[in-house]
Amino acid sequence: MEKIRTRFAPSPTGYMHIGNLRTALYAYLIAKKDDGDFILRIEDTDQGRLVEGAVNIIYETLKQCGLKHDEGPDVGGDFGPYVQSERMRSGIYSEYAHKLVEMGKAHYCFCKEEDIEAQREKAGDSFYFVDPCKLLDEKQIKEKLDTGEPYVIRLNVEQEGTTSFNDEVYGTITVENKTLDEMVLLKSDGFPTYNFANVIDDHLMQISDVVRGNEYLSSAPKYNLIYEAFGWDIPRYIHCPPVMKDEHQKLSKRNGDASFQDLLAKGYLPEAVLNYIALLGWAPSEDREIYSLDELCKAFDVKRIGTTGAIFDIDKLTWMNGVYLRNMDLDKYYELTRPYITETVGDKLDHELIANAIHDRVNILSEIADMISFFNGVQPFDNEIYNNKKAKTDPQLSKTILEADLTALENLDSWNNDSIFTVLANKAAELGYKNITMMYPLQVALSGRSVAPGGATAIAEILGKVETISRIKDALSRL
RNA sequence: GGUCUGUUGGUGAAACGGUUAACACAUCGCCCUCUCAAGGCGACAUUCAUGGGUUCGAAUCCCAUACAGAUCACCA
Repeated sequence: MEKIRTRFAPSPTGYMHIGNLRTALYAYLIAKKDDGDFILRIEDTDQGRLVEGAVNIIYETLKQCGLKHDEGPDVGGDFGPYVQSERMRSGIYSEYAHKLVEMGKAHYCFCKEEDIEAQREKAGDSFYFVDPCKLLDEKQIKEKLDTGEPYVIRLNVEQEGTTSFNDEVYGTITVENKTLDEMVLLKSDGFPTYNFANVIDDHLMQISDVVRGNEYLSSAPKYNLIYEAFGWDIPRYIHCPPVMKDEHQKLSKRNGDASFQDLLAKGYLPEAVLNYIALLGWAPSEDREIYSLDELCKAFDVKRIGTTGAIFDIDKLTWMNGVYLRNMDLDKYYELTRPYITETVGDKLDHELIANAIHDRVNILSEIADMISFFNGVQPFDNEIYNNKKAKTDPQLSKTILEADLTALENLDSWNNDSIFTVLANKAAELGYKNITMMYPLQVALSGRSVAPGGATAIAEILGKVETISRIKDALSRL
């Protein structure tokens, strides 16, 4: 079997959006599943849309995701250059277009764009462009060429018959040739059209599997016509269903939808994002959802890519991100959370203890700030929150409880979660309260919140004895 | 409008002619519990867009209809 070679061919127009990244992921998985090559090609022929630094975003994103490319502008390879604008400078597209003319598979067209446009408007929907330039004989063509009349090169398309091709996801697609127009290959400015450049590049780079969005499904037959004209082998096609924002709209950066870097900035992990988007339009054969990139490579199967657009569900991503946070190596978790913790709390408190307290509560890193801000100080709160149904507490009861907590803790020497818990639990038993009744007012006093990470005792441990006593006294003074 | 493609719960989805239509997220209960989480358990589609057909039997095959998306450029 020939070596699998897939490519990711983004235009450097800004942030990496999710649908694009998923296409890259699938292309990568398809290649790596069979030990093939994954190639990065930059399609920067649309100079108007170029964005400064966008190429670096592409490199950076692939790196963060672990989608290592075997060939590309930065790492080189045997099929370069890998930047389309550089390839263009070498004149290959023009060369191949002219070659097709020589082969009688394409022709010069001197029609003016405005004229065709006018015809189209007049004819309306039923318009089909029949190129009068096909009737020109060689002498006439030569004359026009010699006088420097601008021209494009168009592919010759037979109006008879049908062309069909097989897509690995959508199956066999057949279209009638008469619906295919004689597409422009080389524009009058000498630039290739996107479609043409794509075919040339894919062929020269020996791409075996073309992975792309399904918006290309209807134009695929056109691509095939070019391959056939050259007598080249047609690659396998894998058209992926779109990633949607809602039932009607695709996810796109145009709508301001979250890009990959937006997600990272919100505290999502690249691994989790990758894992999640793999499941958008593809389902594993086993009953499981958490996959590392390596595991995805093994489990991935083109046959299980779906055909319908999948709505991007941030809630599920958030859940999955939490799973990654909870399952990861503790040291890595500390390292990841440290900046978020020190940013809101400084480095006076033990950040590992804080990290432990929020370990199974954090889903995305950016939640941390709100979760732990009370360590800096208790915000003024309404004594109303001392009311708790389960603890059966109210402000009045809380006052007596806090006094009991205070005396118990003031005499405590060894200060850690266990010792604090033990002494308070004993006190609770002694006074005939349930633990929750003893703890809840303390939690409120220490955090100013009805809901806080860890528990009252974990918070006390982190705050330290002095601050704990001080906060209890402060709370008592307000009751 | 022509052409192409699609349609299983709020969401991602499984199923490949015979199951009580998996599983996961979300939601709602209960349990656990020093709050909240996490974890455990349970509920949640009499039904697979609709209407016909084929078949002993259909979410699965066929045909229509509806709806949705894509595409019809010297844009990528």
